[in-house]
Amino acid sequence: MPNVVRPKNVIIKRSSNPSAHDVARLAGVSQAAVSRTFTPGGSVAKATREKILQAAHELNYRPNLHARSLIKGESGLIGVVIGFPRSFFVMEALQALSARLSEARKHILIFTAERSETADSYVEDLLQYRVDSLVLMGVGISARLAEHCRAKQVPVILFNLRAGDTRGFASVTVNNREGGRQIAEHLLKQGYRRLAFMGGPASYKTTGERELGFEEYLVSRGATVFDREIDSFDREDAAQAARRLLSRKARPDVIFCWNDHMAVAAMEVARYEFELAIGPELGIAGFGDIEQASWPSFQLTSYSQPVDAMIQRVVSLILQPPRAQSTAREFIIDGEIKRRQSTQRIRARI
Amino acid sequence: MPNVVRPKNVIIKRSSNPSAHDVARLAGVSQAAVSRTFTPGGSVAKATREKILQAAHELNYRPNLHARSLIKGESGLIGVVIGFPRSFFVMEALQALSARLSEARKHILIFTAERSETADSYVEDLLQYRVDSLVLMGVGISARLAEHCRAKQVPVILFNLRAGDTRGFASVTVNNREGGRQIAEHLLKQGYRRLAFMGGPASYKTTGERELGFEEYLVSRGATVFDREIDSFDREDAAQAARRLLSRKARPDVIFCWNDHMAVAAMEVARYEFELAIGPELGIAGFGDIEQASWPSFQLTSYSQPVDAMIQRVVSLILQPPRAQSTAREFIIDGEIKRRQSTQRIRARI
DNA sequence: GTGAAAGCGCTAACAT
DNA sequence: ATGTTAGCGCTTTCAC
Repeated sequence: MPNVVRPKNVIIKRSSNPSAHDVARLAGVSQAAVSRTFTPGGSVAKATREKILQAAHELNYRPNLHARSLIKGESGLIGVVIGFPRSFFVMEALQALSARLSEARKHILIFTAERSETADSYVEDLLQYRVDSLVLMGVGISARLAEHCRAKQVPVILFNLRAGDTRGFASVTVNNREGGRQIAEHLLKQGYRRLAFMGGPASYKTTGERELGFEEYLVSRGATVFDREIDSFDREDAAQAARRLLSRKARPDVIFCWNDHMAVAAMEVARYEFELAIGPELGIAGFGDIEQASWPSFQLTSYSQPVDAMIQRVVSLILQPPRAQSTAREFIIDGEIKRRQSTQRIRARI
Repeated sequence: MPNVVRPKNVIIKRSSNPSAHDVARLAGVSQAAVSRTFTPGGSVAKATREKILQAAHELNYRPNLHARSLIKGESGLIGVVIGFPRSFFVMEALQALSARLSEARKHILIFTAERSETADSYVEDLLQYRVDSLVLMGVGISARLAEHCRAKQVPVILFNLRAGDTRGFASVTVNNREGGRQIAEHLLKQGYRRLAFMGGPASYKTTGERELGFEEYLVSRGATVFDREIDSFDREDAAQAARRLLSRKARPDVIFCWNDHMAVAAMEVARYEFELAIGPELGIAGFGDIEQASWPSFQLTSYSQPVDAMIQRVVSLILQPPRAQSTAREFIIDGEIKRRQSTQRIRARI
């Protein structure tokens, strides 16, 4: 016996979650009319629309997006996995992404993956929610899962990190190589001669790029990388590495760090433990230009990561029609070198 | 004519999103069996379960959670609105929340609300996704929306901020009052006598609590708040306020700042613009004990916000059965004072 | 412009 | 233990 009146809807529910049916009954129209009213571009007469909106307001009605997703085949959800949740840059990126996406009525389903190099288990969950796109910030995924994403036609966007099997995925990164190059150029110009590099984990491709640009430039000027330390992001590891570098008989006169967090740690070791004047006695350069880099306490030379420009790219990738996503694309965004006192070799600061 | 064979399913789709039907056909069982296989506690014979899992794996099948939400009336989604996305504390909280919730197979739908004092428009969207709970970090919502949440039985949890109409909502905050009190006590013990307060926006209740505890203690010892400045969170505003405080003929000998970000800004102004020795010549205390507080450059005395304990409370509120949520509850978590050199009045540092 | 009806992918009650 | 069936709340033809 189809088309029975559903008994639980005989009484209009005032609290909890009213459905389009409830609104329809209150407004004296069909449920389809309600749907049209809440669908952009749905054709409803002005008068009925008014009635419906009135009823909807009275009941506190809001369309259930899960139901909509079921039909439309798209959820409006963007999956985001964050690899380094404690990094300032990532927070800024998330903030920018959230702002831009909510304008487009897309929403972020988020995971933070503390220190794990692959986001697999999170991505599995995200796929269950049928995310329209997947943004991986500073993490990679396994080859198996990458395959799934391709099969399910979920566009994947890699943000500031390429690792593992990335065929067919779009990526947005800062120009790591050029950044490394410009830092090297600046340091040589400042008169530094014993240039050390302190790097992040070797497994990340961006590490290589940053160091590569740095080294390439040095070599092109007949110089070399004077010393090199560690593969880690950790603040404490960076401090330890700085201690080692500065304890050796042959000490570098400047250290280029993989990121600003490490640079700040190194700077503090140099300043408070070795009592070196930062700039004249030991130069320090970082990468990323986080907020603290410009603080008076640090005045850290760095290469900026233009968050807004990068996120804008990400968003345009998300919003463009899926068809156009099929070709792999890499977007490399130029930052800008920020020359500050931490690499001012001539005059002491203060 | 009900029960027609859906033509589009005649051919089993290999890519895209297979449904339980597709799996059922491949495994030669009913669609319900597939559902049971993926439902914890569903009764399926071992043999059939095997067949089904095999087929599911072959098709890359994963249940569609939107469909499940429709029926179950709960989405597994937790809405989170973040008021101060750039704050270190909030990042840590988000990280902890994400970790704990994903263990419980709950997922975070997130918004960051830059500087807006109310999260209304974001919450509207979140309600459309039928979030099971709503966590507001450092933002409030309008009375109207608060009413909606109550009507829709969406539990709201206020994290570290109570503002507006919060009746019936749970809240988890650090013990702001006690923190203010302990800071005051410590400063008096250190011998400071002209104690100034630099505050956050007046509209937030936590501001009041922090200052209240501070003032109460001073009064109880026959002292008073020597000076007071601004209502803002902004780093630049804090720096300006510090400049004003330190430029007056009667200058405070210690400044208690509403949070560590402001404290660091004030400290840098004092140190680099007024060339004051931090501690002996001017004490600085903050609130929150962010990572930078313990850095050698700052050594900032602060009252810690125990992120993990706070988030644990939030999570237990989220996971406990909705029925128990009806009574309003406030959870006030004690932090711990961290005494550092920035309020060491006797010996100069370095 | 509007309503009736089908169905998105799933769960749950019921039958067997 | 398994299949049948009726929806969850919505969008979308298709008539009128």
